[in-house]
Amino acid sequence: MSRFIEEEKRTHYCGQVSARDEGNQVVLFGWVQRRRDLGGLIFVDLRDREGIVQIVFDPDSDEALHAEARKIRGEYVLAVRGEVRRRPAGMENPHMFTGQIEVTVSAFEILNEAKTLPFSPEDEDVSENLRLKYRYLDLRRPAIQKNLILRSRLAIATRQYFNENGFIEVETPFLGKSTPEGARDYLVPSRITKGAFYALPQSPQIFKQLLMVSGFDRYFQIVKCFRDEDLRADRQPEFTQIDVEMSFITEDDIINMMEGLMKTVFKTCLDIDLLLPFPRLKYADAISRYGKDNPDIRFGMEIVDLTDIVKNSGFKVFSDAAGSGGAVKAIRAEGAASLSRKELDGLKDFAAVYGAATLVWAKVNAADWTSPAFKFLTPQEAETIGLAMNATEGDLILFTAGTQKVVSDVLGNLRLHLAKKLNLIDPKALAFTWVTEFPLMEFSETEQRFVSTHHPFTSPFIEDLPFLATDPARVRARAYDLVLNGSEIGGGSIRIHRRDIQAQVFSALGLGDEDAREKFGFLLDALEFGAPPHGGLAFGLDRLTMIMTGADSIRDVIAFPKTQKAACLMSEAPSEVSSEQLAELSLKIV
RNA sequence: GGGGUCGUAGUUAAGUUGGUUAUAACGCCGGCCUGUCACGCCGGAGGCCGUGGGUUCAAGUCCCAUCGACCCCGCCA
Repeated sequence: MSRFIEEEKRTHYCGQVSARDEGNQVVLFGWVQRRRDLGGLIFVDLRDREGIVQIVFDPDSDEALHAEARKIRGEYVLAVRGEVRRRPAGMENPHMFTGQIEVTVSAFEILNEAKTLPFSPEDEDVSENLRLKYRYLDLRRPAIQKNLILRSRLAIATRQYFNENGFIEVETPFLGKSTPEGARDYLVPSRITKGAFYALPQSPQIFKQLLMVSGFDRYFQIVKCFRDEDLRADRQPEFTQIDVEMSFITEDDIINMMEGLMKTVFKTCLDIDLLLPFPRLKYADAISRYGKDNPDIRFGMEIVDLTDIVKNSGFKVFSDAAGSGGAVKAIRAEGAASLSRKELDGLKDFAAVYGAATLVWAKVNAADWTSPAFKFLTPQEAETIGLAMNATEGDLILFTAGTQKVVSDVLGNLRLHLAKKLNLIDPKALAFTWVTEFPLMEFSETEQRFVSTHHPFTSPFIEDLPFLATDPARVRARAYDLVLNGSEIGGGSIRIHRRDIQAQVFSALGLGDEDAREKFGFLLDALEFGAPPHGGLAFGLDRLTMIMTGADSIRDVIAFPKTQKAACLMSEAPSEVSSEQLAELSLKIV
């Protein structure tokens, strides 16, 4: 047993020793970041989660101690007692927080040795493969520790805020019932009921509504959710939501409460003062101006609709699209006429990914355009377009034509792509916007039926109810997303609290009475036992943390994330299980 | 399911039109060194070139397949 651990208590974290401690004895625990053995003096940079301090072993003061210190190697775990000393004049290190001082060691113990690590916590360019395999070493890196520490503070500030506002944190089950709508479920086989499965929750949606029926009035939970879909840089199969629900409220009540949360956590975690209220944008405007329901409004370059101008044009690509219910739209990149032919081809390839059959470019000159399309347009058409685009010499205009959806997708993504390429985005900006009045449902080509835009419990606008049976696409939902810098960080809605309206919505979704009964019977029952008007919202904690830390990948804000194939390279999950385990669950691998 | 980028000492990379013993830096090991902080100097060890197959007199290099990581499309109520 270590004498140090038994007899000594840590007095400081390494990163927190300062000139104020000069002359004092300190006890430190930490890892060896680096050693510099000068033959006589030995310097060691000792690291813990709060930072690094230089410790010194001097052969003149204690020869035996110094001899022992020669055994020290990288990433050894040390316990150290010593005196804080101001460094000799000229020996200060201005690049270190603790660079004014050092600790001269009077006693120490090697608590554990370490083999040479696959990579050092100091390394910045390590393949992600390796980082994920040795995640516990990756997590020694200050940059990742900083992210997880901020995440912790964010969660704590959130709990504090909701507590102060009368919310009650309730845990809901992970072993639930599979539902037909939405993402693919992660399934858990039941041992007791052969052939039956639990589903891990995609969100605690129904449970939180039931808590409103129970009268909890204000609920929140910081909770894991599970969706068995393909991964992206900002998507993991298990992720964390800040889940909220309130009774007897309107959209504005929820929006105000959530804006308050944002203001609080940005102040607490980053000391940033947000301006309230956040702007609001109707879904239809978000699509028409930015091509996306999660618009990045940190920069302009809004989409301009040219359909009316070109519907009778001699340029077939434009007039055909305009004449067949599609659209012709464009964006203008200021001063981007200098892009090379190769770069323009690159933009075409980029646009093709989103279904663009055509991407027409035009470089604006003083009197005309340099453009493959210029000869197909009359001078008046070009001039009218130029006016509509507010074009000036040196600008680049990018047109696309096609269905409404493709045109929005293409220009919406091109707009983001160009903004990054042309450095139009202020990295410090925090552009919040609410997006409201989503369509309640959209027609799914793959399923050949209407599916919920958010989820089937979202309340329609009461005045749109008549269209539910006749023209479902026209029904607006009382839903709202919170978008920050082009990332959907939260979404919610006022819920349906009336049994009859819920039945109408299920019906419009093609969910028959019997199906609805079987899948959501308990919710339908609950709506008949005095369900209050209620609504709520859920934030993506991971995405919010990403933005607050500036992380490029969601994996950098999750302690033990999965790879794109949803595997854990460290623990090697998922893995095969024994035939005994399978037999117990009545499962067979086919 | 589809498109793209990548895989060479412990790590990060270089490796020409296919051609002798596969380079470098950092790290590691040993020696020297009493004010370093990316310490310095000297010496040394370290390779399944992701894996399998093919073409060839000859493959890190060319071809095919496969595995893995990342980015994107589809998917993600």
